[in-house]
Amino acid sequence: MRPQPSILHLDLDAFFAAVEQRDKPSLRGKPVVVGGLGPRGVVATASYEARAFGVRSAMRMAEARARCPHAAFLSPRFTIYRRTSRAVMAALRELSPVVEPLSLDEAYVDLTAGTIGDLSPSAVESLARDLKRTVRRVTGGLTASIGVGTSKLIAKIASDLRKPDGLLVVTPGAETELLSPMPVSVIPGVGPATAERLRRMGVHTVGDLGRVGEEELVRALGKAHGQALARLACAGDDRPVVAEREAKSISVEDTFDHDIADPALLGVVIERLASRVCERLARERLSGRTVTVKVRLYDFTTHTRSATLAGPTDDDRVITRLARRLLSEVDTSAGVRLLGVGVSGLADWVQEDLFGALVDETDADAEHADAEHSETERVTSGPVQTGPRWVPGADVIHRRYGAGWVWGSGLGRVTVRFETATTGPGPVRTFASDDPELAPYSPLTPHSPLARTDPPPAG
DNA sequence: TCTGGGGTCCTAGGACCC
DNA sequence: TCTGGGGTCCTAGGACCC
Repeated sequence: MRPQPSILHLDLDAFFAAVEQRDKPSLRGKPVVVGGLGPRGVVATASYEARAFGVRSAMRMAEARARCPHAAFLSPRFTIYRRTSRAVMAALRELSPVVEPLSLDEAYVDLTAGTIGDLSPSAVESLARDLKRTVRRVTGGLTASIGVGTSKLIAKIASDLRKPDGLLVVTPGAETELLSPMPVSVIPGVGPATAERLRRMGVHTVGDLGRVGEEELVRALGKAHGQALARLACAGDDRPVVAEREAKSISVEDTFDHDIADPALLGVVIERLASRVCERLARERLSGRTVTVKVRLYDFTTHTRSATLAGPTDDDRVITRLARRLLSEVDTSAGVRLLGVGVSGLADWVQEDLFGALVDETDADAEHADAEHSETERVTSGPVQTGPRWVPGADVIHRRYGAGWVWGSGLGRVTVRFETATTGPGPVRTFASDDPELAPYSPLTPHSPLARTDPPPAG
């Protein structure tokens, strides 16, 4: 908890629907529902006019249509939303460089990181008023709700309280009084399951929660959740605003209009999904080590199967083959409702020019071709400038460094074949991946492994 | 016509290593 | 050969968020 109300939370009101009303004047003042229009679609965002009829986010589209038949039902246009979102995030960064987007329509700002001198409640309130005007201007008329307080929790709850087009600055010291009468479900992280558990413990409000000991919460909800909740209950929240968080996974999934049981068709679908994931990996210049297949069956039960490669890849063939194998481990004969493919364990390096032919013929390949996940065999290489970061102790595969190293690895060991343009392929050696002998050749080691042209000692 | 799509974080058990 | 503790990695599932 900070001494001043320096954490700002901004939330664009009914964002997707508001953008549609901005771009189509005939929709202004009318109920608008944005979401999936197929037989299994759900509502992403409803305009406030549609909410008056009981339409809510995550509601089945069929029910939304029943409640509000005269609404406009639209498919989301993410490209447009992203563009509008970028304009808002840029406006926030004018206030302070420390901006943490939570989604396209929401972000935290740490005002202490900016150039604002006066962070008194009244000064912050007038700053927030200006910000709302700025948002209106850069978005072409969208409204935002803003909450400001001494912590993320307070700022977020404050922005919710005055929606839409709201503004609330919670003065330091007033936090507990504000929170205690509120239902526990206002705390982000307390969803239906946690709320029900707490209800059975006799906990209904944040005030009730504050009277329960941390030990009891940990016993009921697990260590991390229990401890976090115990702290939040007394408004003790010092979580920092974190700008530029890196993605941890990338995934793509599709719910089918009708369940699919045909294995051949499922095979085609999984390949398409894998290709889409690979396109995104390539676009974002990432590779990943772990491939996960998600299967939602006809009865909504959901299963995942995952496997981890010896090293990161963005190779469509490798990921597709693995995805197919993982799918085959699930009984899909009764019908599949949703299929998804994801990649995690991301590394920020890129596949550039292939010299797969060279790599494929090395002894390094033969040496671990029988490793558990031989899918990594064909993973490729790149020029030094965009090469992988080699982290000692981590696995790296088939990479060329400097004048010509090829690195291979499998499951905790690194197989290295050294070669240069003049001497050709050298001997193959296998090291434990954290072998200090390799350290001088790591790109992380100062004074340039990349500049070295002499091979490490041949074993 | 029950229940989207893209994420994050946590837990728990087992493997494996020292 | 047995026992055991700690750490890390992997996998599957679940809660939760927008």
